[in-house]
Amino acid sequence: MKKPDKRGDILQAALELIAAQGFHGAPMSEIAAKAGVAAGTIYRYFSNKDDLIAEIYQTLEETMIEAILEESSGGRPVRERFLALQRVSIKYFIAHPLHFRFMEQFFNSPYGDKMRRDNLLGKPGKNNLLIGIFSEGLAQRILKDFPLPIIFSLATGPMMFMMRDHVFGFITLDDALVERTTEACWDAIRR
Amino acid sequence: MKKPDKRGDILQAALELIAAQGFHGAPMSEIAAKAGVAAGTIYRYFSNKDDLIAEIYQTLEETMIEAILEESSGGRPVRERFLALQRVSIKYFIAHPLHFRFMEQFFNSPYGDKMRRDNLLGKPGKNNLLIGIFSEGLAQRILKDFPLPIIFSLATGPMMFMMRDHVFGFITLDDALVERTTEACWDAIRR
DNA sequence: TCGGGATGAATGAACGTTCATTCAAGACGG
DNA sequence: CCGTCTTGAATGAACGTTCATTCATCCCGA
Repeated sequence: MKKPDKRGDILQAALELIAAQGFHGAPMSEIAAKAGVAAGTIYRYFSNKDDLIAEIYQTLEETMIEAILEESSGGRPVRERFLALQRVSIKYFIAHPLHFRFMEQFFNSPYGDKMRRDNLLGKPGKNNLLIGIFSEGLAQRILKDFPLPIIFSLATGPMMFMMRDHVFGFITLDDALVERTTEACWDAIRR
Repeated sequence: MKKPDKRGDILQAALELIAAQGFHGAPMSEIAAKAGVAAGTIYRYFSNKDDLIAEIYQTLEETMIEAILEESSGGRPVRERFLALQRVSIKYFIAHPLHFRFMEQFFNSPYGDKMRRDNLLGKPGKNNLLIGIFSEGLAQRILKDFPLPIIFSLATGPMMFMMRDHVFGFITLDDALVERTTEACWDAIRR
């Protein structure tokens, strides 16, 4: 009758608790309770809490990349590709606020710090797309002559802040607003 | 010979530990050790850890506002006032990376969440300056017609991201770069 | 000698993690 | 087809650790 996907239940419960309360508002005991499982059962599927968290992250990253990649049209101009990617990213997060909150928590934690350092060495994921677009824009002198991380900050920083305001209900990002803010970010980086 | 300012020592030790390791890498016992004080002594000056943290926040906020307010030239054009304020904010954080790291931790925690909600009701601090400038820019139709929180995100988001990259050593923000990134933010919000 | 500041061992709560035990469901021999 | 054995997922009480916080005691200047 039911599908006893305990592993999935645990992942989902942990995601929801962490997104809502942060890593420290999500003790294993509560995750277990929310998943309808005993505390010890979690360790049948994950070797420890860090492992559980890392697995959530990887799952989300894959899902996001998949959702965003579809929108990645190849040969179009840099501007259009940037706008499309930015737009679809924002819309993904609006549609999946839990994912956004989790990612936010994740990147503002020791986990995220380590990941940042790793990414320096260049084995990134979704960022590859943006980096590719930016590199091309830089080469074509369409973008301001900034180091990549700065272009990245100019484009991504506002998005994260706006998403947070949206998730917390301080603003409401409708389609029109998404479009206009995306273009505002383009104004910041375009030459 | 020395000044036995235990209270100040405790605040400073806590600031340094929290900035470097986060709230959870800063147990009271270590704060006490670093301040050259016994664990129990902290409770003579602060009623609990939350109180200690809140006090650090308030101290930093006051210090920052004071440092930034000096730069607040009154009657100049909106653009110049924005650039000056942004510039001086970035430079303040570059000069005080501990303050930046603490603020970052603070705002990405339950403490910061509560503060955000409070700020909605409008008893803010340094933000007042920015809000004043933005309101004026909006009224004069110099800025794009966005809700205030979005203008805020467009201006502040990149700064925070860049500061983090700078503090972590991924980029180096020299004067020239600060100037140019500040203008890039202006491009994002100006009409 | 007196009194408040300082001490740090003690306390108890909150966690992550472990492990002895349970038990439903398949395997198997007769 | 039945009864018994085996398996391993699931359980949750218990453990060890980490902390914030307390308080009996000590220290020291006046």
